[in-house]
Amino acid sequence: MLVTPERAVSGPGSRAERKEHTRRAILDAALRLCEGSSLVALSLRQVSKEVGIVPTGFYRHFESIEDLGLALVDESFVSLREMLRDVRLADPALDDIIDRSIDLLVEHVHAQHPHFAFIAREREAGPPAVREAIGRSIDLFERELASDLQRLPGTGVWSTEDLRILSNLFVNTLVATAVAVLHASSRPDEEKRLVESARTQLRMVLVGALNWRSER
Amino acid sequence: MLVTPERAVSGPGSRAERKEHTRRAILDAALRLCEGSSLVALSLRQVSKEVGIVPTGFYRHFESIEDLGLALVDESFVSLREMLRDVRLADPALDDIIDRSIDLLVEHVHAQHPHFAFIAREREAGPPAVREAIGRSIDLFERELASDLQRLPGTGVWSTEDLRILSNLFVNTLVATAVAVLHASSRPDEEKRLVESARTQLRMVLVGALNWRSER
DNA sequence: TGTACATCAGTGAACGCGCGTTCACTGATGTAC
DNA sequence: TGTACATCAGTGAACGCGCGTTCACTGATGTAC
Repeated sequence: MLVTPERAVSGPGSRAERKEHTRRAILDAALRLCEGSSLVALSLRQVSKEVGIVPTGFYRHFESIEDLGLALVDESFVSLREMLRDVRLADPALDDIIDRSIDLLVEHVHAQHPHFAFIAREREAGPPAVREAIGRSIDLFERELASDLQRLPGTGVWSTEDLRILSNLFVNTLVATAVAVLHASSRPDEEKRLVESARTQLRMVLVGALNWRSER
Repeated sequence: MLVTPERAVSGPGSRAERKEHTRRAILDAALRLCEGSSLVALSLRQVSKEVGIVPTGFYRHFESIEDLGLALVDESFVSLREMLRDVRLADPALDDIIDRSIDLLVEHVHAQHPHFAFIAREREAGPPAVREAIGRSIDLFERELASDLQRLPGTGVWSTEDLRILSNLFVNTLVATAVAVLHASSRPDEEKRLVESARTQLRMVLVGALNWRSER
């Protein structure tokens, strides 16, 4: 009558593990298949075929393609917040923070190419529930960045609203850069140009924010 | 043996006019139907049904949905350049140019809601040819803005590359604002907040650009 | 102006195909005792 | 440890449906003379 004895923790080829393995394969297949198209044009049968299971097997893992999309949004933003955490941990000097952020962004875009591409596409073109989930996550991301900015010297007196506005401008610029880097994949010269451009832009913004504020 | 006498110019219910009318109806139906989804999930049969013609009738006007998409890209950017022209014609005072631009942007987003939404979606999610066409048009738009910026006092000494970088930052911010305004449709308070935010951002950028440059 | 012919926007039947979803199933793995 | 039973990831047949595309067509409009 007692609950789950140690024996119940399953071995390496356990049912739970193999289920997780298939789930992972479905997520990866979906990311692969909807690159250059969109979730809304992806069929459950395409995914199943790619994974090597029968179409009905899909339902053991997700209710629908939209449900799968929500899972992809979740894991995409997990990787994005790891990026933010990396920037935070580095705790670089003020005039170095921009270079450091862009380098980490580019690194993450390379490491998580399909996830970034997924978010860039589906935030506008995905099924409504997916778009809403992405919108909420981006908002959250901006608020976190805003609270990071607050810790920088010279921003202490700014209002929450002002910090959000600045944060939004940074995030927009970083997103645009990430998307451009995605499109420049395997053209290193173009990528270098984009990184230089982003550096200049973020510096302009930072200089502008500090001056504009102090002028009030 | 002589070519097209005056009589050959057809009347108001002419074949050519009625063909154009159907073509227009197809473009509008496609814009309507792929809102909240994407061109890649739009079928020729859906469009034909919405227009009230038989599916095969579609081929009298377009080779494929992708071909239709390219036509939509063209007319979307016609409307965007009219916007740029309007800003140029107004020729406002320097410190007024940002307010004026944002007002015109919002006005155009309202008037051309479906076209803006179409571009925002399809630039990432559309069929490859459509994405390329949008990319080219945005590049062109940025170059035009750059040459407009060059006419502003104080920018004369900047390099072409610097102007492109600043222009790109402006366009990214305007695009992000336009997309946010689209999403805020029928929430006037939210829209007002967005416009205020964009004003602040563009001023920060302008101040930053001028200061950052002069610091070199 | 009247006639004979050409053009062509839109029709409608037919095709093979991939779609999402239902259902009853199999058989390996896990659990209770 | 051994046995009897429960769970459940994956199967496979079947369904009705919307898809893009082909083809031969119709009949109103346009053109030549």
